[in-house]
Amino acid sequence: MPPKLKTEIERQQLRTLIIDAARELFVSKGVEAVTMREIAKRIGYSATSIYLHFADKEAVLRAICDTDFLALAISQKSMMQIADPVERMYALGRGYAAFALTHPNHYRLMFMTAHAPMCPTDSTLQQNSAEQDAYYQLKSVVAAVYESGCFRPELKDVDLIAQTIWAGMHGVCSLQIAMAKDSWISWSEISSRLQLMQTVLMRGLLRE
Amino acid sequence: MPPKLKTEIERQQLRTLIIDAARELFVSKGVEAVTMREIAKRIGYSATSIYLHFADKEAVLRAICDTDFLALAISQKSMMQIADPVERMYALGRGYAAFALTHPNHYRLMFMTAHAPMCPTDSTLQQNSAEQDAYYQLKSVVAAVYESGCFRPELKDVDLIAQTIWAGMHGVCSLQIAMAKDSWISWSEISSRLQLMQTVLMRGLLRE
DNA sequence: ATTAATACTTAACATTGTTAAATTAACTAC
DNA sequence: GTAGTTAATTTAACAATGTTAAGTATTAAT
Repeated sequence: MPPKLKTEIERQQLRTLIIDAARELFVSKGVEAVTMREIAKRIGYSATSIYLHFADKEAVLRAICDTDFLALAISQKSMMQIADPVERMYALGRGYAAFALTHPNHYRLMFMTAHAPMCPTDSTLQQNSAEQDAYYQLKSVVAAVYESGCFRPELKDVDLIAQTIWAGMHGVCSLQIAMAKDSWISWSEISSRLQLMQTVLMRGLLRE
Repeated sequence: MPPKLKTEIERQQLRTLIIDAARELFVSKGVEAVTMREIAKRIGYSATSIYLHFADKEAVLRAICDTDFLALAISQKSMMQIADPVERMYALGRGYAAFALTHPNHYRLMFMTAHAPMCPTDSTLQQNSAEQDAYYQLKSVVAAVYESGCFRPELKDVDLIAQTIWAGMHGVCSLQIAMAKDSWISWSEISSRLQLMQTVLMRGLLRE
């Protein structure tokens, strides 16, 4: 029973209501296991109402990722205060891993599933923003370390360095998320694995 | 119209017929997009026949993974011939990445999706086999390098070292598979990223 | 020749994402 | 203040999916 005409603000509120309900379900049960009807029930609407606000299920997912990328960027912003560039880089890595492991299902959505390409055009986030773009944050820390001359002299490509650091941390986190339950492997402590990866990255990238 | 009674061998043949058809489809279109009916059509049977050989879709997937893990182990076996342990470790890393990037959808199934835990009990593969267990191969190479005293002296946990190397290579490969199309990031060449990761891992783990 | 078991198939189910048609409430114009 | 348009929402309906139940024909054993 649809009572009121809705203002733009109210529409936006319902949009985020859907996003939040969907995220909670996605995160607790996995994307595939959650139905549109279930999301709708959670917020007291019928399933079809969601289609008034999102083109399809994938669009809901993309919107969630969008806000989660922002959450990651915000969570990293505090570490950007640290003065020493190398220390800052360390902290950023730890922060990234903490985010990944405390929100494994968010992380899976964001970095482990190849959904429709996250093109900058239809994202609400601003690329190359120190506030909103987590990759830009990493890249600028790497750039700072580079400026300070701490990297090995043969390393000259800031993007390449940033992507290698990212890959290293992502490797540990994503293996943990996807395979930690796999009893084929006798896993070391996740904290040791993170620690060693950071050490290895630093020793491999920084000059003596 | 079911003509003949089938021997155990014929049943096994049909099983692998299903597996091969399913893999081809999974690999070309992604797991979710493939239907049981489609797999069945491909081999000229009805969808329900598959259930005579596999409990459900997930079981087909697990069987595929099983044979793919074996394929990985076999593809790595040739490199195990290399005499020098450090060289062997390098080669194994390159081989792993080559496998991942030439079979991205196999790789996704094997290492990037958290399906029902791959427990050693119901796998047909032998754990800790130099022929069949890819992780065991990695671990034994790491052990060889350890024996030769080439690792930094503070590194004493062979599993931890192996898992760190694995995570590093996996990080590069899985980011490539999941996010290479993502235009948010200006990706460096995959070959450079692999190369740098290997260099960093070696420099970080080996003594000077 | 009858029976039982096997290897299938076709029908049927419940559930999914999604679309089309109906319904209800509010605003506008007279 | 009533008629009519429009917006917000719902219920019905669709086609497709994984899966199960029921049927059908062929072989093997008695």
